[in-house]
Amino acid sequence: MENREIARILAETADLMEIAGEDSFRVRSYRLGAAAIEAHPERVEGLLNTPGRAVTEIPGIGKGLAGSIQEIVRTGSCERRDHLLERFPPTALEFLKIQGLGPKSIALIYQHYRVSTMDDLERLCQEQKLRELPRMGAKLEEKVLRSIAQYRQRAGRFLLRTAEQTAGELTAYLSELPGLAITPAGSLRRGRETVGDVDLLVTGPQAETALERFVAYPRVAEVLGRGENKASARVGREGLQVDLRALPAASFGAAMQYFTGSKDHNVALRNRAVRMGFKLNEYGLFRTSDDARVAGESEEGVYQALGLDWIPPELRENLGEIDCAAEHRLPRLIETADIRGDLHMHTTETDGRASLEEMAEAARRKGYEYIAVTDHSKALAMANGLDEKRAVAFARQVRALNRGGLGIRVFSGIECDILKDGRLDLADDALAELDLVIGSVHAYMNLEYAQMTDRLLRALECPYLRVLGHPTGRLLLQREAYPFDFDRVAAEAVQRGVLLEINASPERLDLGFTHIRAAHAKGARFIISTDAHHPKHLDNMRYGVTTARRGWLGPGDVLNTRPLEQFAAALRKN
DNA sequence: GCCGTTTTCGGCCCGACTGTTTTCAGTCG
Repeated sequence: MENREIARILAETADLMEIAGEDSFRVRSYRLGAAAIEAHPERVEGLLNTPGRAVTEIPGIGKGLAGSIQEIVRTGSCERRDHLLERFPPTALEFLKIQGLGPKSIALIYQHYRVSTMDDLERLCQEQKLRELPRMGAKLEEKVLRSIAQYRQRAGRFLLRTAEQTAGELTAYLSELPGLAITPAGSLRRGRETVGDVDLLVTGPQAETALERFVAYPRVAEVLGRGENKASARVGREGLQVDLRALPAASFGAAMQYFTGSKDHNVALRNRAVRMGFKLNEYGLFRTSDDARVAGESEEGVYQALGLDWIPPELRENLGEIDCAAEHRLPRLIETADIRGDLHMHTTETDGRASLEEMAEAARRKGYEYIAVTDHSKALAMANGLDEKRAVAFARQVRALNRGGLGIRVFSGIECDILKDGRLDLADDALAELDLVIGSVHAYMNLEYAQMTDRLLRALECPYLRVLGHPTGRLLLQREAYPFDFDRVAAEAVQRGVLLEINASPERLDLGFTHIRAAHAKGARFIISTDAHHPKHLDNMRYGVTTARRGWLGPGDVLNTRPLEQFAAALRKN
């Protein structure tokens, strides 16, 4: 069992305990325990099976949790969770995702109405039954109804990370068959921020055996179909649908092109083929006159035969890429290897889980030349944010550490809250002491369009602000971007030399590709950064780079591709 | 339930909003 799975069950138990009204500190222990297991670098199951070692070695895990973890690894659940699931249905956990409903309300609603599905909950609101319960009213009913609608909209979609992990596992599992070529296609290959299902293409002498092996994969929860050339299954508890297609080598390139999409890109490409006297489908590119196959073995061959440069999958949205490819004007897109430093991360000084030294060491091992450490400011009380005094002291500590030789240059920075009125959370003289000030919105996200626009414009006026952090505030599959005039804010950022962040956290990917393109057209410059709260989060950089590629960015558009000296000079110029 | 002790018991993060109250519980970040 993977650590992630153990952590999920512990976290779920914590949610159920909270609904049951158990002691909040005990609940907290389960949550912290889950986080500790998830962040633990080695496999906990392996640790359990090693004589002389114990899970209690992991900080946050004591005797009680150690027992539960053993049960979970052995049986997939634990007694405490099973008992709670006798009292509350598993859907209670889903209700927690509805805005406005917390554990107390869910318990109350369940006790009164025994609702067990989202449809039931929706009906209760429509029939105005919620308001009959204490402390609930018409406004809450409306809010819950709105949130249920949003919940349904995102159902069936998954974070890019989830899809990538599942595809990675399956690729490793299937690769045990020799001679097999496996490629993901679809929106996963295009790097979309959320993915509906995973398409995997296989070719080789054992392609048909691969279908058999696929449906026997231990994490397959339900086989949806199985034919000669294609098998579909839901994988894992989340039920992500994976389609595996076996293809002959002669048409592998055409199939890759076809199944990668997007639909709009393919339609445009087929139209081009028809105009040129060809027919394009998943089996190849054929001459209309005599049906002879002109291309199909490789994707490059298909594009080439259509008079096009090969188009990176991230650009295949029919947003001008085909014309550019015809005129050999496709940009050289940024790559993960271009990134020389990470500029947004947290440490134990606020809500990070590793020290400054540990983060610096992890970054050095990734081959970075520099990082900026950007902890939270005081408005974020829950994260123990820095006030002016602590921020300046921390900057001094960073400068001292640089002299000590960390093997990597560390810039002192801050992720400073943009307050409700657009002022920054820390005084100018403190911000002046820091190398890099990122301004971010973390609260009051429900302002009106005009008020939010003014707030961001005002923040840009601060002479020390260098970067606007996760500019739209969206949380993928959880929360919409806050409403504001993006074009105006982006234009103002360009005027004032403020960079826009592409936050690489898989839950954010903010800016997204449409905003990146719009801002790029206005002359905006960017940074790509992970917002890491743990050394392993530094690996999320690739999601940010993928998103930047989807926004047509090259290395020159992104400040943290610069070598150290150039980067430092660019920071000082302000 | 965990942790760290002034070592077996007390502390554990908290401020602010919202909608519902009739003085505040619940949710959120």
